[in-house]
Amino acid sequence: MSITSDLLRGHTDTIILRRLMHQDSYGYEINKYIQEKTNGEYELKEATLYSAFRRLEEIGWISSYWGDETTGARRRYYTVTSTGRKAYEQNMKDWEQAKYLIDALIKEGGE
Amino acid sequence: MSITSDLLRGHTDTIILRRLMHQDSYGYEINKYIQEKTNGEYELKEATLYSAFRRLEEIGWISSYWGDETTGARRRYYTVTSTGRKAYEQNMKDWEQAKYLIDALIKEGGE
DNA sequence: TGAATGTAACTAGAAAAACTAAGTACAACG
DNA sequence: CGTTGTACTTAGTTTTTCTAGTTACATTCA
Repeated sequence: MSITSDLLRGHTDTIILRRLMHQDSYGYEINKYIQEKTNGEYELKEATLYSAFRRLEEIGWISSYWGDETTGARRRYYTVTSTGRKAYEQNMKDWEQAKYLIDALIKEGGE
Repeated sequence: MSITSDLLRGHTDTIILRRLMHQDSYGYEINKYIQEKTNGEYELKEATLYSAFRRLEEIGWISSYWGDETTGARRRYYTVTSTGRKAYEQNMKDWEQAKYLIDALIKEGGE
């Protein structure tokens, strides 16, 4: 992993929500997805991912069900709830604002 | 504070370094600067700021000295070291990459 | 005069998120 | 039948930020 996780911290929930808005999914798949999408530059540690699932389910942004795999390892699928969808939209707005603020605070120029 | 600190987390050090690259400064001033620059949208809590100073001084990115105020509250000034300068440049690169990665992971479009 | 406000730094202890470092279980493949 | 891949889980730790204070001096103004 080349990019420090501190920079991605705070985005874990949004990343998960986004993926679940595309389709119901499960931990292992989401993890692989992130690695592929970022060409291995970033990966969520399993423990991080699964504890995020637990947190998000507790606050009602996602819900889960066991898949009906007849073969292979069992999978716990997650769905995003309507509350979760709203949270995603809000997080996106916050992110746009954060990008702007961070740029203002860390870039050259400006007294 | 309107923006969640989780999104700014990880940028505290860079914000401080940037400010010190402009001029030697001290905690209170940096705090006020951030509030003004962001129109009150964001503020570093004092404890956060001072513990960041301690951390950065420990790893040698900044160093400090007492100001020679003859009146008013004493000030501890901080300077950025050459190591700190390099760290700032690296952090900026990481941030540019992080922006790109985060956008790729949380935005619509893309399977 | 003395109460409030502003400047300035500091601390102890708690919380949250992510981490390390495991373990369990099943399937496939050579 | 040993290794690799899929898939989930947990215990305990680290790091950063937070809450909630304290101390100290200066100025303002009622």
